[in-house]
Formats: sequence, C-alpha cells, structure tokens
Amino acid sequence: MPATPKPLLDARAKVFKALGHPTRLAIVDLLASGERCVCEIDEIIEADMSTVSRHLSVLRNVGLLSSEKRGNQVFYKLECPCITTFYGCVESVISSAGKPVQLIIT
Amino acid sequence: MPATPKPLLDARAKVFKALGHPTRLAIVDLLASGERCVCEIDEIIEADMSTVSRHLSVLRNVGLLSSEKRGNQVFYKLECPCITTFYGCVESVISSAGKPVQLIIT
DNA sequence: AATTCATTTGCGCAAATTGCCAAATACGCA
DNA sequence: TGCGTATTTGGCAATTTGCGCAAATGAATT
Repeated sequence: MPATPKPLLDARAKVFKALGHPTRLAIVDLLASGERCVCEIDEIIEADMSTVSRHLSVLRNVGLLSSEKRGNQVFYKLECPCITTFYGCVESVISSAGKPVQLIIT
Repeated sequence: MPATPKPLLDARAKVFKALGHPTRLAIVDLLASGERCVCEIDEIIEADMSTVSRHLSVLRNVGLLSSEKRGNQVFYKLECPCITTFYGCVESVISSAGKPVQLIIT
C-alpha cells in the first residue's frame, strides 16, 4: 500500500481547511437547502458582509461552492451535498473526544 | 429546519480544522492501516519528530486519534476509520474546482 | 450620466499556526 | 543510581488567518 502522494494530500487538506471554520460550516448548512444570494446569507450569518463574502470565496476557491451572478446579485450554491453526510462521522469523533455537545430541545 | 446550533458548528469545525493539514492527513492515512508508535510515524513522515509529535497532539485533542503508552513508546491509533470513506467526496470537490490532481502511474 | 443597490477588495491589526532547535520529561535497563 | 532511548514541551521567528471599516467595482434604474 503506497503512501498517498503529496499533491493529493495537499489538495485534500485544502478542502478540510476550508471547512475548518464555524461560520463557513454554517454557510454550508444553509446552502444545503438550496442556493442563496449573498444578501440572504448575510441576513442569517451574523458578521460583516465583507467577512461573509470572504468566507464564501474560501469555500468557492476549493470547489465546495459555485457562484453565479444574476442581475444585481450573486448566488452561491453548494456543489457537494455529500459533505453533509459526513457529519455523522465527525460527530462520533466529537463525542469520543469527551467533549459532548449538548443539544437541548425545549 | 432550525439553524445548526453554534456549539455544534464549533465542534465540527475543530475536527475539520485538524484535518486541514497535509502532514496530518498523511498521519491519518498511515494509521488507517493500524496503530503505530511515534518513532515509526516519524520514520515515514519527513519532519522533525517534535513537529510530528505536535501534529499527533492536534489530532488526538479533537478525538481523531487515541494514544497509549507501552514501555518506552507511545502508540497512536485512528479512532475514526470512517474518515477515510470521506475522501471520495473530497476528491470530487477537488476535481470540480478545476484543480486536477494528476496521478501518474508508471 | 448620475444614483442606488449588491458585492468584492485593500488595509491594518490582533491572534493563531507552523516548524525547528534545544531542553525537559518518562521509561527501561545495567 | 546512572545511561540511553522515546516523546513532549518551551521558545522563537516567519507566515497565515480572521475581522471590520472604508473604498472600489459592477449592474440596474432613472
């Protein structure tokens, strides 16, 4: 079993790195239910619009999102719904790390 | 569909962030075939052992690895083989980003 | 052409990350 | 106890990241 070639490791790492920020994960979750324009995203994500725009760029640069300009607005779309299927695995890591995430349903 | 709670986003992001480095991904790949002690890992990963040790800590801190001391050595183990099943999805992102990773088989 | 709305980019700053060297720690053995 | 091996940690410099403000860009409308 040969070692994974470095260029592939680099490429994978870029994708994971892009996902390694809570705001960007919030954006991914939001877009999982359909495309949105920046102003809609900005309404939901609490941060300066310039910051949101930069997070969107990061996600698009690694291929997770695509964008399309329509008239005045830019719509972003999740290219990779398979990402969300990974959360189960991630969550199992979280709990095994002894840092339980409490979800209180009231 | 309620927004994903922030603590959960934070927790997920930490895991992705830990995976967002090529050397750490190389370690994960190596450990996917079974546990190893630090010196074995160090032989394969080219970096200072202190650097390798720090990468191992990062992965362990988020729960991706566990470690056990046996005699003189510390063995690290992948707690989450499901991680590797995610590469297919990640690779699809990579190629759609128009940054093909060339795998030359000679 | 001038105005307005939507989005991106330049800038500066604080904080985090990375990597190596050297020193410290932990363990087994003579 | 003293030595050699295995691993972690402290410290430092260089680089990157994240954020908001303000300015710039692009498109539509008057």
